[in-house]
Amino acid sequence: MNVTGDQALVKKINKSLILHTIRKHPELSRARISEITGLNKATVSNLVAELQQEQLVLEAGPGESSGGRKPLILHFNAMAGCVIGMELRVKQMTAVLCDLNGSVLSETEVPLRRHDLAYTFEQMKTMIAGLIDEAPPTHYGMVGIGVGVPGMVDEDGVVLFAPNLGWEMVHLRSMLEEHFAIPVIIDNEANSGALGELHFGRGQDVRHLLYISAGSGIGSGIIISGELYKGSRGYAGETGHMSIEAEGMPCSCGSRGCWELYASEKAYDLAASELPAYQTRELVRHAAEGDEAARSQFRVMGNYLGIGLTNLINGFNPELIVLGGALSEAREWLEEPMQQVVAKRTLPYHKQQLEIAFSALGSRATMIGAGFSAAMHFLGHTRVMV
Amino acid sequence: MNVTGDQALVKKINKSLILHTIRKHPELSRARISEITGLNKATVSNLVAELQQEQLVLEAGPGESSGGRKPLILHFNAMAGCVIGMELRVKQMTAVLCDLNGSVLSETEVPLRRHDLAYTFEQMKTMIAGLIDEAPPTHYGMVGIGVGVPGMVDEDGVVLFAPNLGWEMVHLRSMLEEHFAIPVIIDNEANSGALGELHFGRGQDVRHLLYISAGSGIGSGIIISGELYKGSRGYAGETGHMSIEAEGMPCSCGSRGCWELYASEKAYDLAASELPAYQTRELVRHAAEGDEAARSQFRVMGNYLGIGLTNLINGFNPELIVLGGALSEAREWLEEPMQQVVAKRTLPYHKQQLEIAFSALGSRATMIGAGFSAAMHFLGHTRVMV
DNA sequence: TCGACTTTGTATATTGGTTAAACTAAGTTT
DNA sequence: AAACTTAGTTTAACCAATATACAAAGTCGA
Repeated sequence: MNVTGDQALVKKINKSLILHTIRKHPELSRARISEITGLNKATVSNLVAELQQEQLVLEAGPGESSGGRKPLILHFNAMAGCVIGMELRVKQMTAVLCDLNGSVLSETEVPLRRHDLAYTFEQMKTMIAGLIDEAPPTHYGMVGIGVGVPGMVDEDGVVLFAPNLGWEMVHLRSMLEEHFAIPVIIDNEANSGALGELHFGRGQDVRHLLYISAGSGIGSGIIISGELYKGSRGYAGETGHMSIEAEGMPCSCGSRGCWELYASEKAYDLAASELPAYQTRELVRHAAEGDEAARSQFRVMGNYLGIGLTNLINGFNPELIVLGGALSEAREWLEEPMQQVVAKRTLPYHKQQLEIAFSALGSRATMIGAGFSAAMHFLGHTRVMV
Repeated sequence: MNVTGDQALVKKINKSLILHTIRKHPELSRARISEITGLNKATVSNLVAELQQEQLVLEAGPGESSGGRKPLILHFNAMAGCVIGMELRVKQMTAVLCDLNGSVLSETEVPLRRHDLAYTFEQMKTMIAGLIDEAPPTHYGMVGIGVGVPGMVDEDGVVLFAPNLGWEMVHLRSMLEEHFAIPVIIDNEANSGALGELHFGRGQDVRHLLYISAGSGIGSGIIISGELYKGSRGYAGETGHMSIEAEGMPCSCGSRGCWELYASEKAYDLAASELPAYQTRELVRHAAEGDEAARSQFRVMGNYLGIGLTNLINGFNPELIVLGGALSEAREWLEEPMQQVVAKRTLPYHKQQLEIAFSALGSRATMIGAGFSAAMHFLGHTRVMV
C-alpha cells in the first residue's frame, strides 16, 4: 500500500532525521542540529526531549562557547540497547555483541565441524545465548540479531540455497525469532559486508558502493543510494557467476567461464602448475617467502579480478569498490595487477572519482554489518524522496 | 540538504499520490481514490479541488451506481500541457509531440547527413520549433523537452562522450534551455528507452527492469525500484563493454572481448564468413528468404546475447528484461538461441519470475520515454521511503 | 409510488505537528 | 558593568488531515 502523509508521518521523518544526525555526528548541540537539518529550534527541542525520554539521546554537559551561552552537547545513547551480529562460514561461526552504533563489545568464534542444520542451529543458539548473557544491562535490552550467511536469502529470511553448507530452503529467520523472541535479520554474507563497510569502513558518505567478497567464491553486495539493493526476489549480487570466458571452464552452476573459477579460491584447484599450498593464508606466506609459483598465481588472479571488476564498474558506475573476504589477505600480491587491468580496460569516464579499496574491517565486515542491520531495524529510518 | 517534514510536505506527498493515482487509473471517483490511497474522503475532495483548479484533473460526469449515489468520474487532464520527446540517432533524428500521459499527438523524422554540433543543433531547433508550432493550445503550453542521445550523459545534461556522433562535452541541456526557455532533460538513449518501456510498454507494475538497447552497440537502462539508476556520475549501464571473453577481440574502448563486439551490429564486421548484407534490416530479409549465412549469424549473436544477459541477470536479479534497439527487428532469429542459453546458464533461482521480452514500443521507446521524463519532471513526484 | 437502504461527496470541529517571534538563560567582549 | 552573542524555551498562530455528522442522489423491494 501507499504511504500517505499526515502529521504523524511528519514527526516520524523529523525525529528520524534528528536521531540519525546525532548518531552520525557526536558533539552536537540543539542549535547546531537546527542549522544542519533546517528544522526550527523549537522542533528540535521538542523531538530531542522525546528522544531523551526514550533513552536514545543523552545530554553530556556544556560544550565550548563561541561568544554566548554554552551549548548543551547531545550524544546518541548507543548503549540504550544491544544487538548481535553473526557470520556463518564454512569452517566456523563468528559473532559480535555490539551497541546500537556498531561498536563491538564482545567477540566470539566457534569452529564448525559439520554443516547439517540441526548441529549448526544448536551451535548458533548456544553462541547467541552466550552473548545475550554477556550483554550489559541496558534500557531496551537485546533488540535484534543479524546474521550473514554464505548463500542466497529471500526477503522472508529464508536461506534458499547455500551450496557450501548444503542448505536449501532453511527458514532461519523464523527459527531464530521463535526461539529468542527478538527481531532477526538474515542476509547474504556479501550484503551484510557491504553494509558494514558502508557505515563503519571505507564507505562513509558514499552513495553507490560495491562490496566484493572473494573467498571460496565471489559474492557482492550492492549499495545503491545508500541502501542495499537486493533485486526483485533478493538474489542480486551473484556476480561470481558472471561469465568472463564465454566458452571457458564449466562451472557447477551450469554456465561456463564464471568469474569465481578464475578469481576466487576455486582457482587454486584449477591452477595450471603445482602450488605450494591450497589455502589463501598459506599461499600468502609462501609468496612472502619468495615462492614464485604462489606469486604468479596471485598475479594471474589479480588480473582476472580486475577483468570482472571492470565489467561491474562499466555497468554500475559505483563511487567505491571495497574488496573483502579471505582473498583480501593477499592484497599485497593482488592489488597491483588488478589495478593495472582496471586502469587499462575501464571506460575513461568511469574511472573518474572511482576508488577501489581493500576492506577496512577485514573479516569482521560481515558480522558488524549484520549487527548494524539489526540496529537500524530497531531505530527505524523514514525519509522522503523527491 | 535534508528534506524535513512539515505540512507543506504532507500536502505535496498526498497531492502527488492522488494525481498519479488518477493518471494511472482512469475512471476513478473520489470515493474510490480514498479507498485505494487510504486517504480520508475529505482530504481527497480538497486536493482534487486544487488539482481541478490547476487544470490537471477534470470531472467527466457521473459513472455507474452500485446501489447509491452515482460517483463523479475524474480524469487526468493529459492535455493540460504538451511535451516533446526526441531521439538523436546516427543517421536520423526522430521526435514526438506527446500529451502529459505519453500519448503521441504527432511524430516527425529527419535524416542527419552530418553530426557536427552546429549542424545537428540547427536541425534540432528546427524540429522542435516545428512541433511547438503544431502543438494544440493548452493551459500550460509546452512544459518540457526530453532528448535521448547515443552516449554518456552526466547529471547536468552534458553529453560527455558520444562516439558515434563524434561529440565530447556538449552542454546540450543548457543550449536547448537557453534557446527555448523550457525545461530540458537529456538522457542516454537506453535510459530513456527503459523509462518508455517501464511506463508504456511491457513494464507496467514492474519494480526492477533492465532495458537492453542493441544496435550499433549495446547500452542498457537500469530501473531500480521504479526509478532510473544512473550510477554515481550518471554513467551506469555501459554494459556493452562488459567483457565476455577475457582475452577476446580488442575493442575501441581499450578492453578486450566486449559484449557488443559479439552481440551488436558490430559483429557483422567481424563475422567469420561472408554475409549477404551488413545492415540488420537487410540481413533479416535475407534470413527470411532462407539465407543460411544470415540465419547462422543471428544464431551466433543470439547465443552471445544470452551469455551477456545471463551475467546481468545473475548480478541484478531483475523482474523483466526488455530487448530493444535495431537488433530487436531480428527477434524471430535471435530469440530462440538466446532463450536457450539463458535457460541453461542462469542460476536456477534467478530464473523464477524472470521474463525476457522484446520491446513493445519498438524504435519509439526512446523518444516516448524521453518525453515522459519531461512530463514527470513537470508533474513532480514526491513520496516516502520507510 | 413510497420508504428503507446505499453510496458519494461536503461541511465542521478537533487534533497535533511545525513555525516565527518573543523571551529567558548564560555566556563573552569591551 | 554594559553591550553583545549564542543557546534553548515558551507562546500563539497556522494549517493539513481526520472523524463525524450531514446533505445529495441514487437503488431496490414491496
